[in-house]
Amino acid sequence: MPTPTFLPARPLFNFHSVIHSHGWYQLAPHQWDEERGVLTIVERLTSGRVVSASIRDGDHSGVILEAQARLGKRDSQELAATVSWMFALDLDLGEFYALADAEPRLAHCRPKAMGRYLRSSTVWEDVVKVMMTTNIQWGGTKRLVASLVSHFGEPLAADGARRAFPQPAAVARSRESTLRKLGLGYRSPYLLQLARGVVAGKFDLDRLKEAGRPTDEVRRDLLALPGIGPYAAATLLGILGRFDYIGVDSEAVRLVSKWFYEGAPVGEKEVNAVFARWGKYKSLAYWFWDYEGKQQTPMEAYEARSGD
DNA sequence: TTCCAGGGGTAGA
DNA sequence: TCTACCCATGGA
Repeated sequence: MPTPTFLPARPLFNFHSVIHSHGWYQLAPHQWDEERGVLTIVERLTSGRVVSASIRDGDHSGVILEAQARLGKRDSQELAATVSWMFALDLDLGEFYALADAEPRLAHCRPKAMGRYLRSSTVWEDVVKVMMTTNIQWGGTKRLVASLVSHFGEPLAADGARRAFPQPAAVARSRESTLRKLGLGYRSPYLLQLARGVVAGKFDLDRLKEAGRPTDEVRRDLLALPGIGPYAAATLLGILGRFDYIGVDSEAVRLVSKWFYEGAPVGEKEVNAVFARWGKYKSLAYWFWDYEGKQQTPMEAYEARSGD
């Protein structure tokens, strides 16, 4: 069997915090085993090989990656680089923690090393998944993503029932009517345009990962994608490690109204005003804020309620 | 049945 | 730049 590989993270790091940073660990093709603390992924490598791998905590200093099949050197290196990206192992949040230490509602961030969002292996996958969170409940997002994976994903050789996330080309070859049958509704033409644009080279999603570019430039590129508006662009910026914009959705409005405006109706402007002082860490402050004063983020509160 | 969801695109002002 | 309106589907 393949040897487990340790992938070091820039301190501070907490495996559990990355997994539970947002809902991605619940979306296909990932499988999360809470008891064992193991995330199982299915990846389609550039060699064309579809592989499964498990990822677990590396003693709060990184992750332990184990492919479930023997891989060549090139495939192994690609898989390691992919997992490093997914867990944002290189992200430095020291400046954010220094600010958070002085704010009681964010003081839990440093001890739990919160701030890294679990990423997908490709920006394409993250863009599609964020698109599937728009104007739909979370249960619907899980259903749509699972449908896309089972319908368009390439199967694992060892287990045909498990598939990788679809390649852009596989979706691009599809039709709008097919996507509608999968339940995507009015998102169908957006996804089709996105996939075809990626295949045609009109949208260069990998360029969004480049760290040197100004955030507003990356944001403009995101907003130019079909089906990606202010909420989705802000969410994707956070996933990319840029925290200047808050993805204002119905949940953000609900939280800010309840905890900062005594239940009065609020909009995007008010949500941004509340967290304006956090500057380039605005969306981290919003997302990891301990609204109820129970040392608990909204995500943790949600998971406690839903039993996840 | 009605409302709305981890909104986006478009037209018109 | 801001607002009104439409968009599919399923859950509450």
